[in-house]
Amino acid sequence: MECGIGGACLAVWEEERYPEGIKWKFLEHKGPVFAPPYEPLPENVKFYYDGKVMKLSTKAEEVATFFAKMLDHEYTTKEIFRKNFFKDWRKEMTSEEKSTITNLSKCDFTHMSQYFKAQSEARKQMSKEEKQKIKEENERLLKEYGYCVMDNHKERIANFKIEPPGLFRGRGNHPKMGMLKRRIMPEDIIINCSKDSKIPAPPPGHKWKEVRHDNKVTWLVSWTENIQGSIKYIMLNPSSRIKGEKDWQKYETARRLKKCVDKIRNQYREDWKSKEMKVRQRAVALYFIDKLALRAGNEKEEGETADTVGCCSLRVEHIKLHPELDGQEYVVEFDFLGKDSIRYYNKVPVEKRVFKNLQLFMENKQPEDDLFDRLNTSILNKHLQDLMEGLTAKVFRTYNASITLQQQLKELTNPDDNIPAKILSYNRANRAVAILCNHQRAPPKTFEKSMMNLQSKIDAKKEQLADARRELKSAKADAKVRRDEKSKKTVESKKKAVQRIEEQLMKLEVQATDREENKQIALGTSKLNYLDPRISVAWCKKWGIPIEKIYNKTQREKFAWAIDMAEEDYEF
DNA sequence: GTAGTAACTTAGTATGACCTTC
DNA sequence: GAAGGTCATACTAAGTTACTAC
Repeated sequence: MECGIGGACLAVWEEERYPEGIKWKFLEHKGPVFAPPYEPLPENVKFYYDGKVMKLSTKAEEVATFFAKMLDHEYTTKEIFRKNFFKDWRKEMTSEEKSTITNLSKCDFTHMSQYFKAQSEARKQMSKEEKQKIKEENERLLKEYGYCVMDNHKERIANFKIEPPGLFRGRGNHPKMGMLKRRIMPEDIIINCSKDSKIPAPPPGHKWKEVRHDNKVTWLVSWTENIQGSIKYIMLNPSSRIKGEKDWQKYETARRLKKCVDKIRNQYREDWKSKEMKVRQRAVALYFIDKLALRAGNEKEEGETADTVGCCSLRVEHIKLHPELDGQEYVVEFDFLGKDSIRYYNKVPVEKRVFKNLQLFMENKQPEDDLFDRLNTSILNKHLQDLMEGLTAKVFRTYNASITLQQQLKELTNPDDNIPAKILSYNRANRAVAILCNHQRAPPKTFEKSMMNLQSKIDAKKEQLADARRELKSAKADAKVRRDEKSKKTVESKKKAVQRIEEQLMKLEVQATDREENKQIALGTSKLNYLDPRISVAWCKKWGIPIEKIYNKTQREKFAWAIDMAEEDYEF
């Protein structure tokens, strides 16, 4: 690229073109795709109440099918889920239904559930042609509604389909689980596009809630969801210019933090000694955010969401102080539920001053009291803004994730390794980041089995290797006796065979290690959201690793800017 | 400071396409 | 061609941040 930092050129050009928060000049799209209308159950699929067949009204039946489809799920056994579901279901019933159906436990959805299972089974058993037909229909939909024109580019839309109605499945212990997520109608929809574009037509007989032309935002379509009352949006794909640029900007901000992080660290260390309680709390919280990559931790309305916390919203009950633990001094034991109700558990030795401060913050408090009672994310972010323009709590997560990847790659990559071994090193570096950011996953259901399969493959390969080695040995012995060209050649080919099998075996063993270490760790989130892709691109270039080994097709599309931009000497 | 709203990023999981193996 | 495993993708919930009005 002629200007070294290609993206910077683009941004300058961008800034010139779009002053003060203008996101686009032209935006045209086809509007959203609505969920298919409800298809009533066939007559022979029955619902039973209190042991007796009962024909439900269409509206009540639709909501009943949502429950029936989830019958095998643990959710439907939870009291809150059942209570919320039943309450919302009753709202959809006719008055007769309402007076008959008074107890969820007397409802028998099993026949309906069996019907849906049979349906999904039938879907799996469909012929190639039928599947092809569905595929083509999806492609047609994508072609028609999946793209928009933003300025001079045709861009892929991320989620052009409106979320279908169903039962709300919150994560963790969510007080609203089981509530009815209502069907979204054109009358709920706000369309955003440019004035001079072809405005999408609502479905026949319907109207949009509103059509607006706001080029200070990036969304195409929005509606208000009925569970939390929050707004949902249709936006562009990560491969789009508008998302890519924002992503690039994010990493540039993190790189600016790199330049002043030492100063900031010195500053908060000083602040641990401050006379002001607020300043001390801010400094300790920032230390956690920096050292442990914790999230900011906004306050949440009680009873509206699952009880989860981040740094600023930590409560006394979430930490334990150990003046000494397992031979280490001043250990803080964290145990709390973070985003998505993922548990954060960690024992961390901290500096004495931090420890003493924590003791102070916890004095005379109840377990359910805020640890940082003088602090919230707004105060913290205002302070960060003063330290560096554009600095917020989450920049630390990005910074620490990316710098960790870079440093781990340096440390772990062995120049003499072959490609699979180098990729293992990459994954290990990625894993270090995922552990830092606490990106967990449920172990895959098939994990044990797939490990066993892999192991038996390894065993088979080992036997094969032993055989090949025996053959090589006898070929060598043979060649020694015969001393002719043909037997020499045989030795050579046997040697090659041994080498080939050795390589295959190693590849399998590496795969097994990688998989085992990854059992409960999710690499995708950090790869997609926290790791400056230019680090990975540079690493691939440096070691001759094909980029496809690190990024799949979608990821390559998302990171096209970085693949284009980064050379092998790129430094985060 | 507080509370509420809007916009946008980050997150784990369910689903289904695809590939391999028998 | 069925079965089984793996991987990518779709989905949508759950965060963060900025901003506004009191």
